[in-house]
Amino acid sequence: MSTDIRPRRRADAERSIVRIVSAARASLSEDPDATIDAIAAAAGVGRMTLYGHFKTRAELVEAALIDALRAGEETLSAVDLGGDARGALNRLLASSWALVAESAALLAAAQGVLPAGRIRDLHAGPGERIEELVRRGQHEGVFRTDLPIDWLVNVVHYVLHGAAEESRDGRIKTADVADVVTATVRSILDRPST
Amino acid sequence: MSTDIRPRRRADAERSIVRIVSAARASLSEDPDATIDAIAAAAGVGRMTLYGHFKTRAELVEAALIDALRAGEETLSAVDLGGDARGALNRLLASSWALVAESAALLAAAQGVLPAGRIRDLHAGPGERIEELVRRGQHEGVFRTDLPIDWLVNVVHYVLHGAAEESRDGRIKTADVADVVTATVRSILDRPST
DNA sequence: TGTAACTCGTACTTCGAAATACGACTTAGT
DNA sequence: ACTAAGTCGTATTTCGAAGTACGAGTTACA
Repeated sequence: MSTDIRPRRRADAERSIVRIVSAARASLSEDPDATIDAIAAAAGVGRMTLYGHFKTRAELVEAALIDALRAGEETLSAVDLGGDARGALNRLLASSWALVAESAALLAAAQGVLPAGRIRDLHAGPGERIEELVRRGQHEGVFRTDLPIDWLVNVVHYVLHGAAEESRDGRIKTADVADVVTATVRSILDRPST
Repeated sequence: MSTDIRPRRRADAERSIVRIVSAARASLSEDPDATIDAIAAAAGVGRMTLYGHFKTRAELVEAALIDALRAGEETLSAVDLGGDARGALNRLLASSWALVAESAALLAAAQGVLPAGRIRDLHAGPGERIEELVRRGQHEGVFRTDLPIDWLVNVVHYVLHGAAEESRDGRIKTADVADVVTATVRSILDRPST
């Protein structure tokens, strides 16, 4: 599943690919319209080398996005989700918002060149993590059940993205973001008392 | 403030401008990348006529956005904001989400060609309307005061946009959107019981 | 150490859409 | 009815960035 059945790649090629992908991730996270030339330069690699591995810009963007998601997955899998659902959620959000903020521009780039469905598919991982947590909270009786679970999961994403934007534009101090996000999301998910 | 001090325009020119702007609004709301040719065609006007009134694409997009916001403002100003803040909010949201959904693509187009600050300025109107309402709710003691008001206002926007997207992609039935949005926003704004 | 894989420069083509130029025709408004 | 303002077609230019072609040099690795 994760191993390519391709003809075989030389070690230096692997190295180039890694450098390119990570340069692409960095560049596109800065500027979603970063040019291929710029990315190649940032990777310290000739443009033609890049084209040797990624025939098209879309392919490159996709690889960068996948890499970012993989890294995010890695970070999030280190978060302790034990204990009650609310606490777990808080810890998860604290780690999540920074990831979202980091890759917001990259995501924008992807939205420009990849079909919406593809992007959604790639986000399946992070989505499931939250969905599972929401379900758990519902079973514990602390989270609401009066709205579709898909909406609950997605609205958390929207809030995270919003917070990332506010933070980027300096309307929320970085130190406050986590608190604001958790307070907001908690209000959304908590079982309404009324 | 709203009347141009320009040299003077002929009646047919005014008419052309109106047709162009409204065609631009419609076209860009369908496809944020709509070409100038397409817009001119949709307006039933020659491309050169369009260029006669809008020197650049950005100018045209801005005019379309302003027009959409003006129309929205008009719709929203018809909403009765009397009574308690919660009820007023519900009515406001019910009208708002459809407007947001309608012009989501247009907004995307604007984000591509206009500076972020400019877009934010143009949105001042709708923002104030909600802000005022939130303040009122705070005075009535029903809305929370533990988060910055700017965030509360903006997060409502993010939720509206999210709902519009969910609706567009068919993940929420149109009939349900208003309920989902109001329930969600209400949870966000209500004074937390804990 | 031989060779296939890889690197990478330079120069070129492609492409779509924005913007300009020019000029003939038509219409509004006094 | 006169004239400036407005319409609009066609043709051309501009532009940036994506992608292609070719080929010489370099490196991994069996």
